[in-house]
Amino acid sequence: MKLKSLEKSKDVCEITSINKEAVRKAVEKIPEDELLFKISENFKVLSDATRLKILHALSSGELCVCELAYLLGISTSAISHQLRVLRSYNLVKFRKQGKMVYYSLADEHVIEIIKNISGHVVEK
Amino acid sequence: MKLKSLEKSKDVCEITSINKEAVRKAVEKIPEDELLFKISENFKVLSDATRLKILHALSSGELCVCELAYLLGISTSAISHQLRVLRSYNLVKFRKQGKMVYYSLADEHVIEIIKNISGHVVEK
DNA sequence: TGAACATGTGAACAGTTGTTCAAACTTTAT
DNA sequence: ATAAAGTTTGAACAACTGTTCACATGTTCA
Repeated sequence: MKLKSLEKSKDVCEITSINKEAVRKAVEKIPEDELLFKISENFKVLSDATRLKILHALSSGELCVCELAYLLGISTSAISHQLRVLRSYNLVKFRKQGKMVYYSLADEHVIEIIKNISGHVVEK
Repeated sequence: MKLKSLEKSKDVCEITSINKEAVRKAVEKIPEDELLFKISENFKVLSDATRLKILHALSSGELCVCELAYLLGISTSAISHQLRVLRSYNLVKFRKQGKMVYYSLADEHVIEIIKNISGHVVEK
C-alpha cells in the first residue's frame, strides 16, 4: 500500500499528539550544544578497543610507547596515533626521558567512568 | 633522509627497552576481549549527540517518538533508528499505547555515567 | 659525525556510522 | 473498508574513523 506524500506530516503530528508541557520539561534537561558536543567527543574517544586497552594498561603505572606496542601487539605508529588522541582529550599525560616517552593516566577519574559502564554491561 | 627498512624493528625494541615486569602488571589490568568489546560498543552508543539528546530528554519522563522528533527538530525516521540502537543496548524501554509508543530510560544509571563524563569535560 | 633506536606525522585506504528517502506496518476513526 | 496518524524499516549515500605505510624528527652512543 502506498502512502500519499504529505507536504508537512510533522505539522499534523504537532497539532494532534504533542504534550507541550512534557516537551517543555524535556527541553530543559538537554544541555547546550557545545557541552553536548564535548560529551559526545569524549565518549567517542572511549569507544575504541585499542584506546581502552591503553587506558587499562596505564592504570598499572606509566609505560613507554614501545612497551604499549609490545604488550598490545600493535605497531608503534598505531599506538602513537591513539596516544595523540588520548592526549588531546586530557586523558593521558607524558614525560620524556631521553628518547623514551612515558605515558600515564592524566586522572584516575577516567578509570572510574569505564568501571561504571562496565557495571552496566555486566548487570544487563 | 631515508631510513633503511628494518626487517623486525619491533624485536630489537623488545630486547632493549621493554620492562618485562611492568608489562606483566599492565597486561593483568586489561579486561578480556569480549568485555572490552562490549564496553567499547556501549561508549559508542553514547558518543552520538542525537542519542545523548534523546537520553537527556527522557530523563524528564517518558516521551513518544513524535514528541522527541518535534523537540529535537529531527525526522521521526531518524529518531526511530536511534531509539532502536538505544533499545538494543538496554538504555531505553518502551510501552505501546494505541498507535503511540512511549519511550523512557531503562535505568537511571546511564544518566549518572553521562554526568561523570560531563564532570571530566568541565573540570579540564 | 653517523648509525640505530624511539617516537611522531601525513596521506591513503577500507570499514563503519548517521541521515535521508521511500515504503511498509499498525492502530484509530469515519 | 478506507484513510490518516504514528512508528518502523531497508537501502543508499556522504561523512567519519582506525590502521597501515612511508617518511621525518629527535636522542643516544660509539
